[in-house]
Amino acid sequence: MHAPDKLSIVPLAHSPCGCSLCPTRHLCAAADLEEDVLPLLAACMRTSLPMAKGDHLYREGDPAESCFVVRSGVYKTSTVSSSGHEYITGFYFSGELIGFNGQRDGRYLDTAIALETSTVCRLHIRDLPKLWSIGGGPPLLRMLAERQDCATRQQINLCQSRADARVARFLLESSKRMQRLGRDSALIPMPMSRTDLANYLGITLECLSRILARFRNAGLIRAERTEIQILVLANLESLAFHTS
Amino acid sequence: MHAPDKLSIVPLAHSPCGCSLCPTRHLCAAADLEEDVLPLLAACMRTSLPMAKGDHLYREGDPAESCFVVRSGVYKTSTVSSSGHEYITGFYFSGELIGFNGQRDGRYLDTAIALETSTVCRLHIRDLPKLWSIGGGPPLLRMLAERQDCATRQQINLCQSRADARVARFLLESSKRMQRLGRDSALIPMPMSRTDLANYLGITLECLSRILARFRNAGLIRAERTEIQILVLANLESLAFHTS
DNA sequence: CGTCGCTTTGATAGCCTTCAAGAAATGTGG
DNA sequence: CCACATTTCTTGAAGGCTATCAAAGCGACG
Repeated sequence: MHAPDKLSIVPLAHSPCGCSLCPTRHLCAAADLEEDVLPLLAACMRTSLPMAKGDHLYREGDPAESCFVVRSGVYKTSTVSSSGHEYITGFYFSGELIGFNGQRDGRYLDTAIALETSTVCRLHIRDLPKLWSIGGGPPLLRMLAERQDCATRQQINLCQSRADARVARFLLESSKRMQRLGRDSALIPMPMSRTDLANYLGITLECLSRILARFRNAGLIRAERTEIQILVLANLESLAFHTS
Repeated sequence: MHAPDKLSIVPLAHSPCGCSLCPTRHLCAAADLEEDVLPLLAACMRTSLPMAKGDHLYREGDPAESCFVVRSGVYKTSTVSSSGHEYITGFYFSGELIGFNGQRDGRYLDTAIALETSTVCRLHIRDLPKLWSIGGGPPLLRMLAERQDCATRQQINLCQSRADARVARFLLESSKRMQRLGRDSALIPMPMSRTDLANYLGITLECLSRILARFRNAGLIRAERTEIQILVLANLESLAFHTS
């Protein structure tokens, strides 16, 4: 199916990533570090060459010696249940940690795929003590907790039975993410297919399509194939938290 | 409402926990450690005095300087949305990590409450380097990844629209947990109220009650107030993964 | 023994899934 | 650059499942 050392297939840049020059260094472990230790951080991380849309970062079951921080682009993770059904478990933007679940038993528990041209910074688990020694401990803990919280918030979102509330919350969540990235918080990129998003939200493709059409007809959003613009934030918020 | 230094209210035992004598030491960070470093581990952790049912381990918003490992009993975590609705986000048995999400921004993101007489081992975040130095790093990473995976599995469970599949998966998940604890995997303790469980599963109290009745009438389980016995595992599994 | 909270059971309405078909977008070869 | 094939997305109609409202058991506790 694929080579067991699949990880080595992700091509790494020959030189260290050079965190000092990274446009997204304020999003990752570098955030809290002094400028003069950034070269030391760069010694712990290696930047990947650009991965194309559809490329695998790692596959479920691969031996897991690293975790990754998204540097640019978007990734999705998915897992296959024992019944053969595929579940989309997350979407990952710049500065977000991915692949840490491999530390449970040394093998990745999900599959990570680039949704567009993307790059990651790779962190070997064996380098964690080094990362810690230069002050990278707290930011790492923060990223771990952030990832944790992201899964919990999605868990809460899925507890909302109403499909329109799930979609509204997804848009609001994405909006906050864009804000954190310093981008337009009203412009939500949609690099994933409708099928993947519906899967992630626990609803059918048709239902998602209908709800987006409803939101569009109500003037709440402007929906295109690859991006959604939020027009009336307040109405989305009332939909998101309307318990009925 | 409550004192800001609420954490100190959790009463700690005067002496270190003595991991060497802990009946559940094979479940936590002590699992991979040699016998002779267990006293060093005990220097990082402090065991709480028994907490009564309903006692708070910490509250949402409390400053977070520690995380905890459940030593005995069961805890639940919950969070309140901006609309005022409460969501149950998890149940925690022996050996499971709790409260780590506080490391995102220094304050706990949820509230943890004992569901029965319970104890925890408290780990100060500032002691993490010490823990690491005695070889506790990998087990800690494993517990973090385990917690992460637990949230992801629940996320997947909630994507299953059918309520009976959610309940079946919850029972199977709990069964595996009991097996990991070395207890009877067919006997699922139910220390939480039906209301809390329904909330956690994203269905209504009435729906949960009906489904348990259906399972009972079909001879799949024997349901009591505080525990459920699995009678026919195979049928529950086919229900859990039946995509329809 | 009575009250109160929790759980179970019943009936109706609304939402989502499913199946089906059409529209739009994407990719490919000439 | 255009025509065509394929995938992806949208729209429609019917049925099933769950939420909601309502009321009755049941058990804990004073």
